Amino acid sequence: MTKKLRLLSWNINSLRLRLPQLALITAEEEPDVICLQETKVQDADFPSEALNAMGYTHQLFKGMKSYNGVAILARHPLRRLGHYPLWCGRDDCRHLAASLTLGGQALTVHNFYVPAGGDEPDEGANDKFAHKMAFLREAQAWFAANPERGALLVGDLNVAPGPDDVWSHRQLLKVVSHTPAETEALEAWCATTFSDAMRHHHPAPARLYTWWSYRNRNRLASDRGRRLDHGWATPDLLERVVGARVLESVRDWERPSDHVPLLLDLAWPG
DNA sequence: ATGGTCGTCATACGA
Repeated sequence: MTKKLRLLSWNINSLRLRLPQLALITAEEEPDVICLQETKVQDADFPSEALNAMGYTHQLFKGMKSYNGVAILARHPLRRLGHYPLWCGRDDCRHLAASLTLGGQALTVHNFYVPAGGDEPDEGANDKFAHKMAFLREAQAWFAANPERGALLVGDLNVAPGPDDVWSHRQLLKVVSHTPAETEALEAWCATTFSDAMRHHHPAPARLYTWWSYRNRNRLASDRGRRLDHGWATPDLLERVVGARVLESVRDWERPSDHVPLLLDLAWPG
């Protein structure tokens, strides 16, 4: 019997503030696994009970006060995978990995929040951009040396890699998130052991934005979006990915995150 | 060329 395994990834930009939105989305979409970025909550204050009430009784989280923070939530038992690097030697809550076994088949889930990189795309002048590039290179080198099978990688990778992943390729070539240095680094990381499952289902030039700046007024009219959030699958899983969606309408809810959720559906035994 | 807006935490800072 083949069932469906649905994974949702969302940069929620404060988990506690947007718990009601997460409850609406989970009731509507019923994901089995949820990967959150920018939870902005330290572990002692993690809202476990509220998530239990939504049915996500298995919770891995790694947060810090005010900044960053990632979580993986599931309706089925999760095993935390702890054999990955800290990335740039910083324990700043940007990655969690988990394994879950359903229908006798194991799945690895990576949840990443790549540094945004500041404003100036110059590694010499901007420490935040240097950190971002070092993070991308280290991730690429690590997965090149340790390729995986049966794995998904999702999250806010803070890079819009392709010309059709931004509202204007020409106008964003020197803007952090779409510089050639970043897009080449992201594509090299992906190519180590993954395929772009979102684009597999929505080939370029299909519009597939996941982020719109808070600073853009009239976002519907101007639609200056970027595809910063991603869903990758190892090639052995790619044929199991039977659906991929971006929940764009969530961007127009009251008090939205600047990112919207994405969904991956896998055909899964069980 | 500039500033535009959020969330957190209380004043700047990161996005």
